[in-house]
Amino acid sequence: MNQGSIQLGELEHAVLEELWEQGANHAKGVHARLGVQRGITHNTVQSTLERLYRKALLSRTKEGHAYVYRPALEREAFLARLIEQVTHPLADNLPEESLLSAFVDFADEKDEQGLDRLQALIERKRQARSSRGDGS
Amino acid sequence: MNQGSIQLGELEHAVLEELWEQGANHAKGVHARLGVQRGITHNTVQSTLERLYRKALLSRTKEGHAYVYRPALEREAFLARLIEQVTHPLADNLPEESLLSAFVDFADEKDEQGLDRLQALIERKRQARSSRGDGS
DNA sequence: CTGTAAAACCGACCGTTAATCGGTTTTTGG
DNA sequence: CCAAAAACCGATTAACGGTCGGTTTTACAG
Repeated sequence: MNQGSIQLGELEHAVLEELWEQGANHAKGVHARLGVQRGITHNTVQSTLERLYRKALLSRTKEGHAYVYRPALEREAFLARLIEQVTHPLADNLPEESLLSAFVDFADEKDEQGLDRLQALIERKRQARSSRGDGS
Repeated sequence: MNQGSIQLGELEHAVLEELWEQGANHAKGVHARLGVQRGITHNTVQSTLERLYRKALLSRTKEGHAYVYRPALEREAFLARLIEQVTHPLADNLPEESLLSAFVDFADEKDEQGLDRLQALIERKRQARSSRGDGS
């Protein structure tokens, strides 16, 4: 429903992570997996799931007596949206290349092979593209 | 002092943008430039400058009777840190390539020439690196 | 040296949002 | 039809950005 802010709190992150990692689950299961050692109640987990659902980051289906929640986006899609959102307010007044350039720096600093990896991924992407016969 | 959260509010963004765009300035000048049409007081601008300063995103020097504020980071460095921060909570449990891959997708979707540009920037970066005689 | 105007600083309040939970209503399977 | 489980609702707390009024500092002018 709501395509709102994708900037999550720490528990929201953890929950989303859990679902990516371990697959679909209901509130009880998620609570068992990460609510218990945090010493938070079932309800807290439930609310968080709910919030995430309202933000359209999770989908859910009623299965038996409980909702089963699952991530609505793959990690990468989520990351892409996250970068997009957090970056967007800046992008307006931004020299065209700045963002890309910043990311190249980032990739380079973060990791020795960063540039190589990045290049490989670009190559792969191009191939996926051309084999899909996408010229436009 | 505080290397805290780099996720800014809308006015904070605007102020930072203003300083990148127009160069160093004092509170009065910034207020004149963007406080007035927003109908906010000098004080509000001042507080925002202050907050940004405490977050180490601006530096300042006393010049005459007022502080002159200037960005502490270039746009690109800021962007890199922003991406880093917003991404970091996820990065732990993240498959190595995910973030890079997400960004390649992002670059591609955002712009027709995205991949070309990105590649060019990598190339440039490599050259800067090797001409600096940086092997490590 | 002193008074005044400009600027900095302080503290308060509001709105939003995540985290948290207790309590109430709904559902559903036996 | 009843009891247990789950969903749903509301309240509270804690950060944080935005906003401002009021008080203290400060620096230049006379």
